[in-house]
Amino acid sequence: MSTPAKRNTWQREAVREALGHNDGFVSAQALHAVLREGGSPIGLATVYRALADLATADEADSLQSPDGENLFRACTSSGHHHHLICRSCGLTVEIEAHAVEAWAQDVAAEHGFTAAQHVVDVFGLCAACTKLAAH
Amino acid sequence: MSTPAKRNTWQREAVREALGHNDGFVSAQALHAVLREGGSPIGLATVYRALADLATADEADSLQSPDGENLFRACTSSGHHHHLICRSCGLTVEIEAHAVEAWAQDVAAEHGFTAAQHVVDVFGLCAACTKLAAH
DNA sequence: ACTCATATTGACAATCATTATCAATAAGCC
DNA sequence: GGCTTATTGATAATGATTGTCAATATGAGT
Ligand SMILES: [Zn+2]
Ligand SMILES: [Zn+2]
Ligand SMILES: [Zn+2]
Ligand SMILES: [Zn+2]
Repeated sequence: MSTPAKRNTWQREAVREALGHNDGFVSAQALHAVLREGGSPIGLATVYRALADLATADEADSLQSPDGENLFRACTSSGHHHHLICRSCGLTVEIEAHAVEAWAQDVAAEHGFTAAQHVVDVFGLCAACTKLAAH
Repeated sequence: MSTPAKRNTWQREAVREALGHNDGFVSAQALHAVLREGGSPIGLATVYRALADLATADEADSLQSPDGENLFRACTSSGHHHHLICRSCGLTVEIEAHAVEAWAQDVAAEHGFTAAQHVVDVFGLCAACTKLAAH
C-alpha cells in the first residue's frame, strides 16, 4: 500500500505550462478553454485532476474567488504570502503582509486559540480593468 | 427607481431568530432543515433570500467554508469586522482589525486597484478544543 | 375594515462548478 | 514487444445556489 506511482503525461505538462503562461489566477474551466483553443484535445476532467495534483504538490497556489470558484496559479515564491487579485481579468500581485501575520498570531493567542491559520486575500479591479469599466 | 419597500413577514423573522439561536456559522440548507424540524413550513428559496438580505443589511455575517459553502451567522457587533473561528467546534469570536483594514486599502491603492474587498479569517483551535486534542 | 398595487413566497426547473463512472488508452518496466 | 495499471475523457451524477412565475400576503390608502 505504498504511494501509487505517478506517471508523466503530456496532459500534465500541458496544464503546468498553461498555468505558467498565465499571470493571474485561473479557473479550471478557463484553463481548459485556453488549452482547447490552443489546439489541445485535453479533457476537462483531466484539467481538474492535474490542477488538484499541482496544488497538493505545492506547485500551484489555489484560492476560492468571492463567488465560489476554485482558482489556481503557478507558484512563484515558495514562502508564505498573500495575493491582490483583479476580479475581472485575474491579474495577481503577490504581497507581503508581515503586519498581518503578526496580527493574526496575536489575536489568536489573545483568545487562547492555538494552531492558528489564516485566509487573507484582497480582491479588486486592476488599473486597466478600472478604465475599461468606466465605459 | 427608488428603493423597493421592504415588508415584514413571519418568514424573515423566523430566519432571524433561528440564526440568533445558533452560536456558529450555518449554511442556508442547514438552517432550512432546522426550521422545518421545528415545524415551520418555510421554503428553501425563502431562507436563501432572507439570509442574503440579512447579510446585505449587515445583520448577519457571511463567509465561505473551505469546501465552498456559504455560511451565515447572526451579527453581534455592528460595523465591519472579522472572525476567529475554532475549526473543531465552530466557536466564533468577532474581532476588530483596524490595522488590517488600513493595510488592505493601502496595498490595493499602491497597485492601482479600485473597488477593493478583502477576505480575512483566522481559523484555529479554541482553548477547550486544544485541551481535548492534548489527549 | 375594505381595496388595491405589488412585494413576497414556494414548489419546481434551471444553472453551474465540480466529482464520479468506467471502458479505452498509454506510461513505465520486464 | 508484452504486461500491469495509472491515466484519460465523454458523459452522467451531484449538490449548492438561483431563476421562474402563479398564488399569496403585506401595508398604505380610503
Ligand atoms: Zn484586471
Ligand atoms: Zn499570512
Ligand atoms: Zn473549539
Ligand atoms: Zn476588514
